Amino acid sequence: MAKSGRASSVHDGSGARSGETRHNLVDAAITTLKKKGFVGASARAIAEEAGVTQGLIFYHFGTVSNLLLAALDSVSADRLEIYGTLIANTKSPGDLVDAATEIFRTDLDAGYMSVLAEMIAGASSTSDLGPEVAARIEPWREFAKTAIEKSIDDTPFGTVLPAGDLAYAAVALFLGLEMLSHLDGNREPALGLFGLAKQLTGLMEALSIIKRPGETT
Amino acid sequence: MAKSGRASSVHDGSGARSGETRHNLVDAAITTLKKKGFVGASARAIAEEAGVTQGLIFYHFGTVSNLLLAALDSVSADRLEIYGTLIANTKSPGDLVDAATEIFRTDLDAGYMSVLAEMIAGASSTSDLGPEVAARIEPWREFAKTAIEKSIDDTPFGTVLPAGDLAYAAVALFLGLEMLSHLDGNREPALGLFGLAKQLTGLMEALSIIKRPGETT
DNA sequence: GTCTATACTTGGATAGAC
DNA sequence: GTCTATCCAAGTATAGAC
Repeated sequence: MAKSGRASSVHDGSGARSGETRHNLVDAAITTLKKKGFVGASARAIAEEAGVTQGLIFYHFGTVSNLLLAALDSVSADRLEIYGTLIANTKSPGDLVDAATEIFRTDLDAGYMSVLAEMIAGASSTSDLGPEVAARIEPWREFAKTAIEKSIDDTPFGTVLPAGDLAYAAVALFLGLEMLSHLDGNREPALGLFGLAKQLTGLMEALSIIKRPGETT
Repeated sequence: MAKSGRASSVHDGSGARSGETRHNLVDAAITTLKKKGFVGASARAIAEEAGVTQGLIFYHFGTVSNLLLAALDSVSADRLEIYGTLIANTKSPGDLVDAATEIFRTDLDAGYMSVLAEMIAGASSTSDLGPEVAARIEPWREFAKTAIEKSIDDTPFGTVLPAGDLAYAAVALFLGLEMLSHLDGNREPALGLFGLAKQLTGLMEALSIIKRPGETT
């Protein structure tokens, strides 16, 4: 985790003593993506956010796109690690909904998903970083797949529902919810959905379709 | 429908004899959004696509943003009308899945949803057209809500599932699926999901949880 | 490594001729 | 209503001094 986001430095092993500026630029890129979106994340804007000159971006990363990808790497690695511990004890659909709610709320408020969403949105325009961004979504599909498997394995759904397909849907849904919530500045509709999901798992537990957390079969 | 997308013309009732150029510009904006995305949809690019001069855009629409919104209006009105007839006879969850599959496949191939997705993505960057785009999503939520209501009213789910919340989720899911599919240039994972949904409705019909299309209670 | 200065490109928008 | 010409702002990227 410590050495995440070392995507593609132009002068990596040169005389850099600390990589502090590199790190600052990555952080500034993240902040700028959150505040101004993909089209607002220009070299000038990021450099100003970092408090350095615009030219440094090209010295360290070659292109703005490379810096943006490094920023995506950094956020992604951070979040995957944190959320990995969050779903460690996920064993039922109810647990899954709880974890998903927590992840969505945290990500939405802190703007982490916003970084991913902006990059995906931007990639659909600029073309050249499409494959790069696509590759960086893969870990999230894996993450979702694992979480889903862990939570439905002990239920009747475990045999009929393909976790991989559901994971794809989950990533798409998170992405869509983030964009809609961001668009109208209202997170309530999205959060209401997680509440609804929680009710449904509760209902299924009551009907003994699925077991409660901790319950033994 | 005929007079859709008359969003905000600068010189509307002036001496314009036909509005042909206006219309051509709107079509060119749609095409450009599909081909080059939001950031590629510049005044120059759209004008070239339309075969006219760049200055005409500002004469007719004042700003590029206004033209883009007119393009979104045009596509949206077209699609809503067509899909309205498609879901006219939707009466069961199975019907709903069929209609949703058809809509998704058509939209994805023709790039209609791409226009909406690009605008939403772009709006998260440029700020000023955020509310405008948000307002133009509202009809789609209504559309989805109606379709969902029509299909679950006669099922046990009709009483427990809030159609409005589900509609919000459906719009978000369509949006996310479109962006992911567009990103990695592979529509199969998304289409596979609709196949899965169809299987599930079939399973519920077999278990008599929901009725088959045309079946009377 | 970092800064200043600058070259080059593209985009939004306006003025004025036709 | 449409075109040509032009202005101005902002972006990427590079060169060269420190």
